[in-house]
Amino acid sequence: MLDMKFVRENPEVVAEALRKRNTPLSLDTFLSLEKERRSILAEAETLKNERNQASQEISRMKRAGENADEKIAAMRAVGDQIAVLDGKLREVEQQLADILLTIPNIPHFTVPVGADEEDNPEVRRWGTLPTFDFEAKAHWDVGEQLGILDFERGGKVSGARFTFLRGLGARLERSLYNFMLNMHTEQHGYTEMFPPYIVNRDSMQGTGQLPKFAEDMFKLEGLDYYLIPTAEVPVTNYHRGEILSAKDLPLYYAAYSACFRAEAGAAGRDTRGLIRQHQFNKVEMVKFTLPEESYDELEKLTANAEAVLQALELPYRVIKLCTGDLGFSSAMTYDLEVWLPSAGRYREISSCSNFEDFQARRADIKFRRDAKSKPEYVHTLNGSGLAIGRTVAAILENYQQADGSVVVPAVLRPYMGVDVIRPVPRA
RNA sequence: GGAGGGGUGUCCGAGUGGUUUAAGGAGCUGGUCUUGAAAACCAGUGAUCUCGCAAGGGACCGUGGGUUCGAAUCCCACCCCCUCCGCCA
Repeated sequence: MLDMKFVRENPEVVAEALRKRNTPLSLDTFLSLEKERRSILAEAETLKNERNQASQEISRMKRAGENADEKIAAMRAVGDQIAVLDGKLREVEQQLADILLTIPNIPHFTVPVGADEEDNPEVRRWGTLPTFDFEAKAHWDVGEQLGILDFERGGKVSGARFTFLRGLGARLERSLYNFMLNMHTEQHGYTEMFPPYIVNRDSMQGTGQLPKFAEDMFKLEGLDYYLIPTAEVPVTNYHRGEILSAKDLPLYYAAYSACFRAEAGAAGRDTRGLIRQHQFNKVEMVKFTLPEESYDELEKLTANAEAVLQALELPYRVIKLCTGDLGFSSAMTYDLEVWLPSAGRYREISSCSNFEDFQARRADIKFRRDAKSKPEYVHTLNGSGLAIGRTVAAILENYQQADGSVVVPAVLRPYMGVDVIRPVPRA
């Protein structure tokens, strides 16, 4: 969330940011409530000061054996006034919080202004697009014919957007996240984490999923528990409410987890294949950094995600999200898009964002430059490194052969135990 | 799930209604001493948030309510930790 004082003092900056994001919102209510808040606060605090002084005096009188009944009666009236003011204050603050929690982050000034994903500029491309002397199949066809993807039984056992991986398909999934975690921990300096898959409301609010995007996730019935939509949530909230030491920054964490998404707004989109599942695996990178270093760290984070695609020799491009396509909490985001031959286009496989202090303020994550300095908010970043299901899809499509087999990318062969995935008789 | 114990400032830890708007210790900073360091001693410091141009206020002892002129202290609900029992991958 944004700083209340900042919004108060720079309403035109915030309004402009909201316009650029195509989510215009009037700040008038907020500004008048904020003014009211300070007025009530000042009044209440003056009375509390009076009460505190009187209490000391009553205490003194009682100890001296004097009669304080009159003063106590007077303070009773003051106490009633305070209770009324405190009640009003609570109400106003709740309304302010409700508004503040739904205002998105301000895009970094270098983020291109645009309406939607059509306006996302391409930053760079890597790799050579594969050519096929046969008709390239979609990954769901490749996978089903190899007997390693079973969408039908996924639908029977769970429902739409659930899939079974079998045999070398399951092994491929496991190989990928092992490979990715090894790369990030051994070469990129990340500490491996394995987080809870279920978190509480405070965590969901800390990273920005709540209160605005409740319909996007799975909530446990009757409980204040949510299935994580990404490891970003538990790992970022790992340091919620803490004051870190500057000498420990930056902190790098890499976490494998399953991710659960309701996909409420995606009815009818990507209904086939592994692209959009209710449950998928992902390796996520999360960073906590000094404010002045976060944009350098974003470049490095993005490079770390790219390194995975490069090692797998999958062609991809990097785009920069424009203001209209930028996520709610993000100040700047690079998306990595991998080439999917069957679609004849690039599809998102990683999203790398700098949230600046937006999540840190929500989740109250600070750091101290040295023992005597005041705490400041850290900057948080995260990026997929990578989404596993989409990586499987990309491998099946880019590495498919005329005979229906799929060549295993060289770096995965030690993990897979085979060089080629060939059809096996299916039960 | 049952029974019991506990959550206090950076850490340890005292504190069951009013000289505690949190004792004491450790730590930290400076100094004395010392070739240097350690130790000892002296002094200082002692959380965080918030309102205010400032002076100066207010809040905060797991969280949220409540009682009271006044709450770390009393009441209610919840969360978390520990011990024992039960159950269990």
